[in-house]
Amino acid sequence: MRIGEVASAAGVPTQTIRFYERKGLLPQPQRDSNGYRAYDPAVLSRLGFIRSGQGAGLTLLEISTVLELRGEGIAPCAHVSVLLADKLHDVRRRQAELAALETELEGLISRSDRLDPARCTDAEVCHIIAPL
Amino acid sequence: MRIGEVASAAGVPTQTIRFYERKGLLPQPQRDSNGYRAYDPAVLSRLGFIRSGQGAGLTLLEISTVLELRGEGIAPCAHVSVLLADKLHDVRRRQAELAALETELEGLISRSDRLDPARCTDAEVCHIIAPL
DNA sequence: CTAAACCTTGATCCATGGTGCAAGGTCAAG
DNA sequence: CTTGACCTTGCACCATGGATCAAGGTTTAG
Repeated sequence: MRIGEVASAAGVPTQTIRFYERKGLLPQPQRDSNGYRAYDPAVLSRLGFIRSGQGAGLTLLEISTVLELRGEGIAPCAHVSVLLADKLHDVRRRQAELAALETELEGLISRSDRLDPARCTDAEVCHIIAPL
Repeated sequence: MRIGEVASAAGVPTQTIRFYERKGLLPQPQRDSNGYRAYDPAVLSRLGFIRSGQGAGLTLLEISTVLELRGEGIAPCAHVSVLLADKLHDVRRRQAELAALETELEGLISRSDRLDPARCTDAEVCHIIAPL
């Protein structure tokens, strides 16, 4: 398969495929006599794995560590479990941050309903935004 | 006040102050005869406002639109209310996304406990990560 | 034969919020 | 006079995940 076929089959731009190759997420493919990349269809499942990993919130860098283990013939499952657990932890932390921000915003908005715009002074720029 | 005094009073690096100036968040200050920036202490409340805005999750660009209105002599309160409402909406959307990701990760992790690493094939890279 | 569609490499750019460095000017104390 | 602390400008860099462009080679259809 040439890069264009792989791209349309996987639903990603060709540039993305080259980008993944540069980042080590895809192996260097065979080349035709004219220098064109000649892919084994197996690259499609690799691309699917990358997409699944992204869907699980992993960064391309994290995904590449998984692929690297696999490339060394090591089953990456233990590593993946750690990555997922870390990611879950991270997601929960961000959720807590967003919940706090939500509370902050709700407070500011409810206060803005009670404040008089005419009494907003130049020095404070806007009295809605200020420490609660 | 010179830039270093402003920086230490506000608790930000001098580079950040110049950066804000470039971005239009701070006005071009007066200059001493030697070219040094000479600040009015009012810049401190401006910096405080920027920090409050960031605390409310506004981007520097959004904060600069508020400051611009103020610079034109317009009370920015109505604009700020819109920004905050949009931001709250945004926060809730991201919370929903994170909640979905959390569910996904929990599903993958609970599955990983049941899967046998030895049966993870090369083609799928790691069978933990796959569409649920 | 020619034009479109495909391929190659390498480089640059996007937003976000700064951070760091280089090369030089200024100023006060010792 | 020299040292050190401060200031100036401008440019490059960090992560993230690509997008886009330039300049050229190849292949296929009409």
